[in-house]
Amino acid sequence: MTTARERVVEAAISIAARDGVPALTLDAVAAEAGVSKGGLLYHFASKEALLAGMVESALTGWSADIDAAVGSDPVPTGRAARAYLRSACDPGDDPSRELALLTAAALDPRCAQAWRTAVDGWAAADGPELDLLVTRLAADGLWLARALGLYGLDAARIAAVTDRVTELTRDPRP
Amino acid sequence: MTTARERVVEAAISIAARDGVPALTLDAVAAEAGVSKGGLLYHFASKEALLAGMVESALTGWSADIDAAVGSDPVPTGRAARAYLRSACDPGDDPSRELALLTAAALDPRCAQAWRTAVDGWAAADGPELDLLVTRLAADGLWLARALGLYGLDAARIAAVTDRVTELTRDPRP
DNA sequence: GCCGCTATACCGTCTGGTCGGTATAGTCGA
DNA sequence: TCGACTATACCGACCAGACGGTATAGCGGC
Repeated sequence: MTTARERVVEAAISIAARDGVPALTLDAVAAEAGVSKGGLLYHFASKEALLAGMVESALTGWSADIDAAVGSDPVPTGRAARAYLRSACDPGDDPSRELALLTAAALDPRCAQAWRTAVDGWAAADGPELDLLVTRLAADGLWLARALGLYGLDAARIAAVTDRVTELTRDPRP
Repeated sequence: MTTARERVVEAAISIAARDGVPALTLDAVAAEAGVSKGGLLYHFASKEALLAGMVESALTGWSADIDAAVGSDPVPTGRAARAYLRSACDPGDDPSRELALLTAAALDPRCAQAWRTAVDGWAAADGPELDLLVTRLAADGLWLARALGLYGLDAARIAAVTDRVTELTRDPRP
């Protein structure tokens, strides 16, 4: 059974992805979550707090994905970067949801800070090799391209790019 | 002499970069541009049109930068991708301005469409080589990282990454 | 006089947030 | 066990103000 708080976060992400962030009003979120406005504000004291909750929830999920991918990769060198790359192009993720999260981070400095902290924390697992940073940047670019719909990327092209970039992590140059 | 329209666009970008996109109200833009609200709405019939004008203006500027960089690169292979990469990490650009543009594109589907069209148009100059797409994605990632302040990138690190990625464009794999 | 442009006053709506209230469950002393 | 009291979770009417947009009049050059 899901808690009201979880339903609220899920509703907020859904609305932002489906109707755009400007449509993300407290009333709309409350209605979609099946909660009154008062109930919503009981869990999230302000709209800002709700946005932060959305981003934090997504970040937690990504973190779990990355940890799992790192755990299943037997090669230590560059595996953190590989896991990041793979999670950035997960075909199961809905690009419009990711765009919604990006918008939230772009709008609210506190969300951006949380994002920064998470990403920098993941990157701290890398060695100093330049190619690992290149890998992460390519992953970010891929993620952005998917969110904004750039380059008309299909699944095959994404897979090809991912494979190519993965090579960089096998024997990274300093 | 700058036209009122240009001043309006410039003011809008400045406010969005300095105070955040939520502070981008018609009144604030009009005041900063030294124009009355009526004057502003004469040039941009709606706020949506103003956002579109902001993005279009930035896109036009980037396009000119890229064209110049392409023109000054004697090696045909991959020079479009190299020019894109260089313009993505131009130290002269203010990251908070770029974040403002990104936010505008994330908020308004029409801005996103304009962005897509421009980026895809630039990418159309590339051959089919995979490494050129990787280069563009890394450039996008670098741009995003700068806008959001990820990885604590300084100028030297950016230069190193740029050089490394540039290598990919010299003899790109298919 | 007309037209491109600007200025100001004003309006309706939308939205975040407040506030008083309700229901349920738990605590605890007598 | 019972009654007083408290904490948690939730409700929904209401409000103040911000904001986009309109209406209308003014102004200067041709």
